[in-house]
Amino acid sequence: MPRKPEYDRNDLIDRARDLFWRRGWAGTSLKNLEAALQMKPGSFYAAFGSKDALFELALDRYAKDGQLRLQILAAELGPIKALQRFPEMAIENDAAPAKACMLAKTVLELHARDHPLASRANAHLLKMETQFAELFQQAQSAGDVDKSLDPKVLARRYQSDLLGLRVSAEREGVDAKAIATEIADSLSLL
Amino acid sequence: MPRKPEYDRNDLIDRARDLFWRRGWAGTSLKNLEAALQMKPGSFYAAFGSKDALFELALDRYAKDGQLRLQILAAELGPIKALQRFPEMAIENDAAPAKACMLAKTVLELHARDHPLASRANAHLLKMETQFAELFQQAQSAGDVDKSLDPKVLARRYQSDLLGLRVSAEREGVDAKAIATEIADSLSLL
DNA sequence: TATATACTTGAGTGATCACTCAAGAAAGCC
DNA sequence: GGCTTTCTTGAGTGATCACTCAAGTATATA
Repeated sequence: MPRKPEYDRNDLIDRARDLFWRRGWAGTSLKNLEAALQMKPGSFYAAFGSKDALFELALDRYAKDGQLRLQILAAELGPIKALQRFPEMAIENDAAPAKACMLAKTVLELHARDHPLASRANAHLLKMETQFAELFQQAQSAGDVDKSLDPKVLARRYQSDLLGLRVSAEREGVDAKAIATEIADSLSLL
Repeated sequence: MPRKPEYDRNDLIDRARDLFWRRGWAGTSLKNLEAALQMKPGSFYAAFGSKDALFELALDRYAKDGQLRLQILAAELGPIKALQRFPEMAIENDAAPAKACMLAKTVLELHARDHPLASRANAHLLKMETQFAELFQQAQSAGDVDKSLDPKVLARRYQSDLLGLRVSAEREGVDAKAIATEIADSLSLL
């Protein structure tokens, strides 16, 4: 009996993610979203409920995509080479709406307001860190990383380096690719 | 003939800096500023002209303070020990309004809007990087760093690591001090 | 074809945004 | 004490914020 929506919900979330990623939470107004999603306010609120609800969907998708990308990379190259390639991949995509990590941007913007989206972003970052630790552990098993090192410690530092790289990549006049190479090379010495 | 202002302009800029540093540009409303500075709108605009003008003053002060702190540290400890101590110092101050760097937060928030304050923050970051490079060079002269290494390359990586550390320190559940120690220790191997 | 069930539209909600300005209060100089 | 000059006050500006809702439209079932 019902009428079908004219939009592709998946596509809308992608476009919202790009907008939020680039402009941040406060920097993205409903006017911006209406323009990017080609939706009038009524349809928007019928479909997503609120700006925050859509931001949450976008954030979750961003995190899921990142995890998937790393998984695929690990399947293709093995753990250590995946970890080495990942930083460069994160900053070389010119089509991406921003170089910096959307999770980090969200934490930095919303942590001071005690906004639930900040802790959600942080949870996603923690999950990423766990994934890094697993890859470091696998790299140890493969003999590519010294077995006396703690994979969790390595992952914590790797995550921090990655976040720093992606902040640097957002700046003007910084050769971020060189930093990415240095991070990758330093993993060969473990 | 004139009447003197009731406020200490220096103190007001400090308080504004703390507020902007913690809550960001969009996250700090004029209501927030009026409350923190104990000023009515009229006095505020007579004294500072606009929210952006005050943000600029706050940003410049933040950058100047950081440079001064590093200078003092270098005078006290020498170049290499100053570079080793600086990361820990940046995150251990519990009285600071935030762990993350205000310059980085400003770039991340305002770069997508092409806001002049973003490039100003970036310029401050570049100046910091230059200061790091000078210290690395001095450390080379003192024999604490391998002379075959390029101080500018070292400074670029150090800056990136520092930014990553301070993003990590803003997160919940991350042992940032451990990362700071790792960064300091890695400088001993140069 | 008639009806039920969504979806779409867009003017309009109160709240908050950065900011203005006229009026009043206080201090230094004559 | 009178005058000038600046500072302080706070109600008020239009613009924009996230969001609502009643009316209109399209579609699948009966």
